[in-house]
Amino acid sequence: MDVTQRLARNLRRLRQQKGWSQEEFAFRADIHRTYVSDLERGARNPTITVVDRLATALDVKLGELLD
Amino acid sequence: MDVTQRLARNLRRLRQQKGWSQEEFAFRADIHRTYVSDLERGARNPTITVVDRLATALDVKLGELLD
DNA sequence: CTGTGACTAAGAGTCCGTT
DNA sequence: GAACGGACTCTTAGTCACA
Repeated sequence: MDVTQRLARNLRRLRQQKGWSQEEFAFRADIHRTYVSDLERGARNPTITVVDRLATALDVKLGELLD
Repeated sequence: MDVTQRLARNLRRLRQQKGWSQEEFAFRADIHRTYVSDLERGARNPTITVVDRLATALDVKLGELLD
């Protein structure tokens, strides 16, 4: 499976575990609302700095999002 | 420490452990030689698909390069 | 063998909407 | 709330010549 697809699944799962909307998650990670939507659909290929912010907002390690 | 700097250190360390030159590593990861040089100096902010190729070439998990 | 500046095409990331 | 589109700016991908 593609790394963007793995990220997509992990993001959606972890966000929903926290009970956050995409909008709230976007705010916490300081990323645009529509970009979170794109990422959860595997439609984007983000840079590692963005994924780092996502991981920090979710309080997980980068590996948990990408491995 | 910044995620691009963590990547830089991990890349150089793991590459040298394998006894590879940047050139040989670049060939194995299907990435340009000078791009590997940039990455090992933390001068780039790569996308996750690029890091995925690096991890595959080094036979490690993505988390080992970024965490 | 590696570092660096420069370059273009492609895509990252944002912001406005509508469904 | 979420998916999706268009349009926009800025950075990355990928390469080269040269130090």
